[in-house]
Amino acid sequence: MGDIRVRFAPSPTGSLHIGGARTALFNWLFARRQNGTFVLRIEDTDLDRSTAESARGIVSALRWLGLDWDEGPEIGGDYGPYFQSQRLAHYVEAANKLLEQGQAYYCYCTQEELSERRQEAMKSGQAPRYDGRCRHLTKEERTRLEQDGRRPALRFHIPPSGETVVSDVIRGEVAFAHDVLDDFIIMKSNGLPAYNFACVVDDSSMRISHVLRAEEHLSNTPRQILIYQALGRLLPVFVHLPMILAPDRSKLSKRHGATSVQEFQEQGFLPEGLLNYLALLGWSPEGEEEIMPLPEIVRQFTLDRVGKTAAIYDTKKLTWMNGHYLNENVLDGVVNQALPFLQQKGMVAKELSPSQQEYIKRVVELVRTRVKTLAEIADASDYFFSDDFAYEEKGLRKHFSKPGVDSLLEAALHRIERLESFEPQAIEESYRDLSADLGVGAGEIIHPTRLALSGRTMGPGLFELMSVLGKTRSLQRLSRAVQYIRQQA
RNA sequence: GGCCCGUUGGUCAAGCGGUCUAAGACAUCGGCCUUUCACGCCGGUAACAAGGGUUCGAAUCCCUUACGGGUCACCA
Repeated sequence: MGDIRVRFAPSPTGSLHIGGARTALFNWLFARRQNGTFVLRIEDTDLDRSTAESARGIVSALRWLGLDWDEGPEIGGDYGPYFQSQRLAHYVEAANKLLEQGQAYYCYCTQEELSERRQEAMKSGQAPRYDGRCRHLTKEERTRLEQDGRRPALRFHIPPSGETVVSDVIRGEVAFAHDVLDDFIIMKSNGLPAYNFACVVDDSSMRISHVLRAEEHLSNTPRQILIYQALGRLLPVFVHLPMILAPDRSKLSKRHGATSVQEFQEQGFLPEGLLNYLALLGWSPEGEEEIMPLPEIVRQFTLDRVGKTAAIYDTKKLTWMNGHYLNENVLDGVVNQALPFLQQKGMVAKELSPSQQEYIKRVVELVRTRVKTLAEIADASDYFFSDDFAYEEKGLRKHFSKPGVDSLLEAALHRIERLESFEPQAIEESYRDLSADLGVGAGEIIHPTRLALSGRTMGPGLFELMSVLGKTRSLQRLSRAVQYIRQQA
């Protein structure tokens, strides 16, 4: 048994969406678990839709996720190049071989003619298959067609009878009768290979041992197997992963909100959360624990625990899981990840002094326990970075409209003014004392204080909040609130 | 439409002929904790698509139907 080699082979025609990310993840997990090699190959043979920008986007999304590849773009490898557009010689060689063997032939039909016939077939309820009319063109006919300016594509000749059985790790043996397959194009008239051909040529020349890809490719597989056989190459093991569907059970697309990895990143999700969640879509661990850091998933990952039913992704669970990692990850890391979100909202400067960094760290530590994404850290902490905030409507009604709150706040102000230590514990003691001295419940003072300091009715523990905010700012905000209330009255 | 795959609670998902009066997680609903919110903890609601077989016994095997998805491109 040779080495385990798997590959993720996206086409750079858009961003990496979560379905692709999940496929990449499973390939990566399998490679890491089996001590195999994970190859990244860019399938950029569609001239019209492929862009270098998409390729860069996919590469950086994979990097952000932390799915590192052993061979591929930016790092090379022994089986390169890793862009199909640079592998033309391989395809031409294989195509010539098929041509010589009589298993491929030139087809001069134009795309317009083809699609017209397809339409007609559909209309009359027939299967839209290529009729094989160019299969037996004579040399003279071909010359004439070429003189007409037609550039031929190359088609693979499907053996007329029999069937091809796909042996799939997830789905077992799946048979396809040859008469439902038609002669498909392997080299386009522009000289570039078509998917089913390029894919086989590359997988076999790159020594790919296991092909893990989405189930949508299952019905392409008999065609590919026929190519492997015609070329005399060894078959890889096929593993067709269940699809990931949008919440309405349809195929994932842009109109379903965030579906690209980049969008999840921008919404403040962490790679750990996304990866852990994605791993659970189609695969399940043996035990009951679902929160699993990547190394643990690698340790447990086996193909026999991959399911066969399509999954609908659920942002709620993803969010919950993200919240977990937001709290469990090392604080300094989370601070660094949160920084861009704070900066983007103009809450903190690009350049930070050590003391500002320390302040931000304390804020993040306080706030992260009650939010689930990095973006929410920014939402929940604005008042730490600006004195200019409004009092919540609900808070105004509940806490600032009671008679006597102004003096209560004033009393609190005078108490903490005398404090030498501004640690949470010291502040809390003085509040407890005050409430006892005045004979009012602690909540009577605490709630209005929170509103005075943050403008909100909910948030971190009040005494921690005050401590982080600092004595000076706390006093300022308290006295501002007293003034505000008196003005309203 | 042809071919292929699939169908366990709202969602993910365990289950691979008896231990299933069907696990766990998210969500949801109650309760506890608490200065608020969140966390955490405790508890509740909620599922084997339908019908036929096979078998002493089926969520698990077979068939049919229904539903969902995929695919039938000079896209991957």
